[in-house]
Amino acid sequence: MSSKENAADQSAAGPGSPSPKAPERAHPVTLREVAEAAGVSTATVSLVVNKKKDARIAEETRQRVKDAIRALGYRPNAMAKTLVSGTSKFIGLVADGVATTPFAGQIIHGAQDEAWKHGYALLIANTEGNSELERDAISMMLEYKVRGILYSTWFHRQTDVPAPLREADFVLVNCFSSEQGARAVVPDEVQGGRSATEILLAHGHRRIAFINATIPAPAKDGRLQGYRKALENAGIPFDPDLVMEAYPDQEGGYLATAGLLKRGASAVYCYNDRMAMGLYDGLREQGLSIPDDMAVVGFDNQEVIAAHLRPPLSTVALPHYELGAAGVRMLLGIDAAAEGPARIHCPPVERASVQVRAHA
Amino acid sequence: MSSKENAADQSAAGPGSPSPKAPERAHPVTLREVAEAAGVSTATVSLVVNKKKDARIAEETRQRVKDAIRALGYRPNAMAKTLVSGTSKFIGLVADGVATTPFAGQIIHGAQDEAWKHGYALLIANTEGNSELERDAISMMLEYKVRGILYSTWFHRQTDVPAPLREADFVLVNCFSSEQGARAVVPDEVQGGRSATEILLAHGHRRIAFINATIPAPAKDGRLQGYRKALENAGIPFDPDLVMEAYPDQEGGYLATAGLLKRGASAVYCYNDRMAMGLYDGLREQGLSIPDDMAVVGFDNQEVIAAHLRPPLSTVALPHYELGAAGVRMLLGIDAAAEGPARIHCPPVERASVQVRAHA
DNA sequence: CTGAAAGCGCTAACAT
DNA sequence: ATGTTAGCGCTTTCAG
Repeated sequence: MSSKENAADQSAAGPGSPSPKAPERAHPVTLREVAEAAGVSTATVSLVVNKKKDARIAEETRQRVKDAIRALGYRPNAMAKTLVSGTSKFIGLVADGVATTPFAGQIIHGAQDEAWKHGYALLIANTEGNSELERDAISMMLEYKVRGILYSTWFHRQTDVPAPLREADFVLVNCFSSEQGARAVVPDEVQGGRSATEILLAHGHRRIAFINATIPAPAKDGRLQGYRKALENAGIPFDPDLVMEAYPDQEGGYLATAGLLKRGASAVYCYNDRMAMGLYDGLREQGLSIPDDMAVVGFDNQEVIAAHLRPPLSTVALPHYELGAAGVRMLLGIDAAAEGPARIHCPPVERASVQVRAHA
Repeated sequence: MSSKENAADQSAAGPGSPSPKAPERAHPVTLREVAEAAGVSTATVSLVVNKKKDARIAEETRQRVKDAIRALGYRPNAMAKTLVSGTSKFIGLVADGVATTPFAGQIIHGAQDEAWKHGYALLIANTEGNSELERDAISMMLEYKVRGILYSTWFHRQTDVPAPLREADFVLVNCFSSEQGARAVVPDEVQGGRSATEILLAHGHRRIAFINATIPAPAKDGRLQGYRKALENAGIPFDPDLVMEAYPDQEGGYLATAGLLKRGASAVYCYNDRMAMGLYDGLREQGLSIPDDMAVVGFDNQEVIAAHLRPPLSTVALPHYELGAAGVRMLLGIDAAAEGPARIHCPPVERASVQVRAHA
């Protein structure tokens, strides 16, 4: 018929032919068809399908309906259901970078698990920071009548709430806003910084250096603050000379080696694991051993790095999974929102880069 | 009234009070309301909203409708639209591990971008390999009338097609099945292995070791096959003694050092980057330098590792992003499905772990 | 060029 | 204990 030949004989082929790649979609069975097959009304089928407790259906009828459902391979149409109820079982997740960082995926993962637990499905959109994409994504979610939207960023930072987001119930994840009533969950950087430092303190170190990041961020301030708190709790005076700064990656850590060694510290807490990885190289180059010559802790618990350096790196985990999960809980009102962002605990992870020593 | 006091005054507060955390959801404006506001019928509004080309609407009317839409803040209800059309603008992505591997997220990312490009949104479900969860996830997607489902695994492997998946249009991503007509996209391991080896060949190496994985997988076979092909093309006889096996992580690579050095190779191609990372440590311990004493290439292009080792590691990238994107294209019929899985190119990435040498 | 009306598949009163 | 019926918000003939 048409000018396209190759498609023709495929569809013309008999029902028995398992043609290589043709997906054969079929009949969407409806409630009514099930009702007819079972010889009951649609209302009855609906009651059976939804297992309504208060509805009394004769066991015999129920069975007949169930059989019909199975026989026809009925699937409820969630769209129709949603149309009636007005709100879907979707939670939207708008992320500015699924790609950018290896653990950004954990936010999705946590959100997905938690959402699922409460009967919700996750609708995701990656905006790569493009604000036009962002508006479109939010619009789409609004049109699908999502229960709410999680707006997440790949690194902890302050953000503006995009206007259309306000039309939905939303929670900021891994970011926060100065805006009135914007609920948010973020990692507890201060506690994390304290925990990192305390790992070192617990092993008897007193002269602990901190290589902070050069670039401004809530993490930079929070982790330093945590470091100071830990020292304070331990009765050790803060020595500004022990705080250095470096670009927060392997190269930065490597380059910080010389400066660190000048300061005569016995232990160092690095802003992140990547920095620690670079520092490992630097120390090794000097013939120094970890943890004997220098105990090291990182931050982030970036699995591929931290767990597999030689020796494995003690660090503090960024709770991305928990951020996603907590975001969902807050959205659904399971976790109450407090004043200001909820701070999620960053659990310390001890590994061999810090060793037991005689306590001071 | 109730025993709970704290919730009471919030809801009782006047409309003007910006209470800290109360999300105030409001009016779902409908098509009809817009129609009434604009003094036209719902049909007209529908035509305007959907920019139907063939419908002639007086410019004046169109404007009136648009104004009403803006004034009321109208959002189309995608559920209702879907109900009418029968199929949604969703593509489902079922993954067995968003969490497990740092780059699994890239599949999501690629799928999301490509889906979006064609007007589809991604609905994701993480099953963590749990087959009950998997069934539920697929059911849910079916109920939401997804356009199709991408079924993906976090490492390249053979898989069984879960029964309910067959009810949908589906494509396997990063996995494949022996089943008739199951479309699939997988990485081209053979080409990847060849490219990895060719990087070394191009730099004049003739005696190239390959540390393969101990655990069976398509990657294990394919990468070896690629290695052999590359040698063959270069006219170098295959020497089985140069092929070793180790557990594919840092520890495995480290432990393989001694065996490697015994073999007198000038270059080594590791099954993956993690292994290469361990090997770096082993070589360094022997006081050997990369690439002068030993040129190294890895596989996977695991960013946090490969780009930041000292020296940066040459490797071959696993095209996860492309896998996701290609999966979507195949699902939508944009890329035709061939016989057998589509193989996606694994691009080589050259870094300093291989250096220019005099050609043989 | 625009309005009226019939559903899409389902749920939820309200009848029986 | 089950059937009837009226929509949910939208698209789409079919009339005017």
